[in-house]
Amino acid sequence: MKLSANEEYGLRCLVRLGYAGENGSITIPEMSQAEGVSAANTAKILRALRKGGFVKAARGKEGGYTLARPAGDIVIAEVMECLGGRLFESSFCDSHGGRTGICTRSVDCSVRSLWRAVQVAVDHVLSKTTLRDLLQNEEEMNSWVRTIPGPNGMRLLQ
Amino acid sequence: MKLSANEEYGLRCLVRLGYAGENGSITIPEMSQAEGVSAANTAKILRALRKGGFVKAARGKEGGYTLARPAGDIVIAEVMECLGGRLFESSFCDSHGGRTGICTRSVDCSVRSLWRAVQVAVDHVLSKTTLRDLLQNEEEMNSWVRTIPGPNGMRLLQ
DNA sequence: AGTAATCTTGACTAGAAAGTACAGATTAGG
DNA sequence: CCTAATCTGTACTTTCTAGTCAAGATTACT
Ligand code: FES
Ligand code: FES
Repeated sequence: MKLSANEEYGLRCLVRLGYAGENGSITIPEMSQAEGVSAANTAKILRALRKGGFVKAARGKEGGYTLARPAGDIVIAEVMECLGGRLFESSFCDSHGGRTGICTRSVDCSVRSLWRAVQVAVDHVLSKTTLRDLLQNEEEMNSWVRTIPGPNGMRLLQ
Repeated sequence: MKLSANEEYGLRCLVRLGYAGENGSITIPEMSQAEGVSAANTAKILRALRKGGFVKAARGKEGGYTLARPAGDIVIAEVMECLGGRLFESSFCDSHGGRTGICTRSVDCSVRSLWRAVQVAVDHVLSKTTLRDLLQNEEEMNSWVRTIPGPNGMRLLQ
């Protein structure tokens, strides 16, 4: 349960595109330079974001990448799923059954229940955060995060 | 951001030891058989749990593994850290700076703030769950998870 | 058309995680 | 003391992910 390099770099690229504005365009070499990641790797990450529909690319001279939608419409939960998959997917228990091919308690497994709870907690934060929220400075972001409400309207973080 | 095989198998081993009770002992071959994981791999996982202080091992004939403490004293957040590390550690930004060796916004980074928020959300669930909670059936576990309170005393999940 | 800047694609390489193997150490019981 | 059962430690192999590379396609400008 670790953040992956793809998730970190991908989100940072997206934030940088957000700063560039809806019409601002950034090329791969520029992004590579700005984030300190190799051009080849930057290209791979931006491609993933394009396939996910979060950015659009313009080829040829004067080309580059731009946000595909307004920053407020880009939900971070979807971005994270694109970049690193979900924490717990239904297929997980199938693929981690060991030799028997399935958890020996699969019809009634408390562990599975815990994974789901963790997934819900993560989604709770990420599905309420948009790219626009990330375009603030760290202090503002910290304050914002504290206001994320629970399903019952109460605050999740103190 | 995915669950690792170590986390899945390790937690399942621990649950099985919990079912065996405080004095019940399970050998590597028994555990391997029960969970459908190879003996060599089971050994590796149980060794990690032993180093983490969650189980204790008895060598020699009539040996095996036992919980090191009562199930109610084994906090799942600690188990998960032992098996798979933390989602976001302070070292993460240092090791993912790319070529420059550090996030170019490191003095003021909204992304880092988001990671922290996700980590807090995960810890919120895992630090309130003990092995004892996992020794229930799935339905009971589901009900229990819904009662996890937020820091302000409100329910985290609906 | 020609050229330079730019994204696109698929294949390749390096590195990390998962899983395996085996010789060694420890213990119970005869 | 001897044997069988059991954990321990290290090293090895396999598998998956992260990162690199090079040739190709597209566009703006002249
Ligand atoms: S069904 Fe996934 S751990 Fe039991
Ligand atoms: S400091 Fe880690 S992403 Fe900026």
